[in-house]
Amino acid sequence: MPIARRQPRDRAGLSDAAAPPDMSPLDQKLGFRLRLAQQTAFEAFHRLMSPLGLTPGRMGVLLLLEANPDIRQTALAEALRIKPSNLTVLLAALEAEGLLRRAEDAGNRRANLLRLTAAGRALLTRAKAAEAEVERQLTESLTPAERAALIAALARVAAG
Amino acid sequence: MPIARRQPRDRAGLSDAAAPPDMSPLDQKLGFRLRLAQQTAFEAFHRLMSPLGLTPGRMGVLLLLEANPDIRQTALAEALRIKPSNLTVLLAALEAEGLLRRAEDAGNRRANLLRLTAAGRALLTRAKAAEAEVERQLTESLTPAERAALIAALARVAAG
DNA sequence: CTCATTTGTTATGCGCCATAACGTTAAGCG
DNA sequence: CGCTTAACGTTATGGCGCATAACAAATGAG
Repeated sequence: MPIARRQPRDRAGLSDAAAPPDMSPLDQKLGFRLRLAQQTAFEAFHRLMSPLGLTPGRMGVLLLLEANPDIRQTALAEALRIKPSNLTVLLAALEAEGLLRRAEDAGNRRANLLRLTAAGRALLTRAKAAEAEVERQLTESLTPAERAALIAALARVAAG
Repeated sequence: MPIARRQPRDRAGLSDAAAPPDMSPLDQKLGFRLRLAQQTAFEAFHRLMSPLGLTPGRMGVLLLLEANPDIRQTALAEALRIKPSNLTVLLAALEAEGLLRRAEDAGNRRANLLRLTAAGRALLTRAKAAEAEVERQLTESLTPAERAALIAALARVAAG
């Protein structure tokens, strides 16, 4: 019987393998938690919406176009909180796919009036159902009241 | 009294200028609210931390290195929830700036043991103060209880 | 008409994330 | 022991979201 093994395998000394790292410096930071939650949200969105060829930005365009026919790009970019330069690229792709139309404003030839095509409306119908499932999965561990409080709190953070 | 101007300037017909777009399709969506809040958080972080040469990712490395000296890169990447391949780039820059040291593990020559340098610790001291101000600005419209509830809700969303 | 503004486009870069391919070192196993 | 598999890290590449700057075209004000 070996004398020397008084504490067999009980890790009394220095760890030699998997001591879990101390994450306490990060886990109460709002920025870190926002990043993780947004990453989860993006993954859920991608999982369910990429079969429809939609990213969050593209979906936002379609939704706001349905609610605001003949909107100008500047106004749409403002509503989406993105820069007009980035919207240009989004719109070019969506138009090339036949989901929307950019028509010149007769009264202001600088402006493009945006409108969904029939194909765009058809896609949006399917997309709304998929998007509802995304929201459901994301908030399935929250009560409706907690979900509402979360959204309200996020809105206040974003408002500054 | 002019007869013809029955409804002077009341926009009874088509709008000719700034009808505010209908954002209702987006404003209750968790994904959209997460994006806006995270964008605000990133802007606040950048405003106060970029003078110190820090991004969120770099700050996370420094914080976890202080709490976990001699951690391996794989464990650090897991704790930060980033991929080891992306951590490599972060660490190379931080090491080139003299903020941390990558020492070969004597008992496992594959692994790098990470440790802050004196310069890294000095920077981190200043960075913590600035980061506290970031958190303060972000949550200044929330009560402490609301802030805690927000972080808890975000953690549950991220947990799936 | 001239000049400043509005509207949209293009180009470029950063931060973060992911995957794939690779070299090196260590560990498992016959 | 030698072979195979796994762990650890690096490099390269691409996507997404965001930002700025420089630009062209059309409009409106003086």
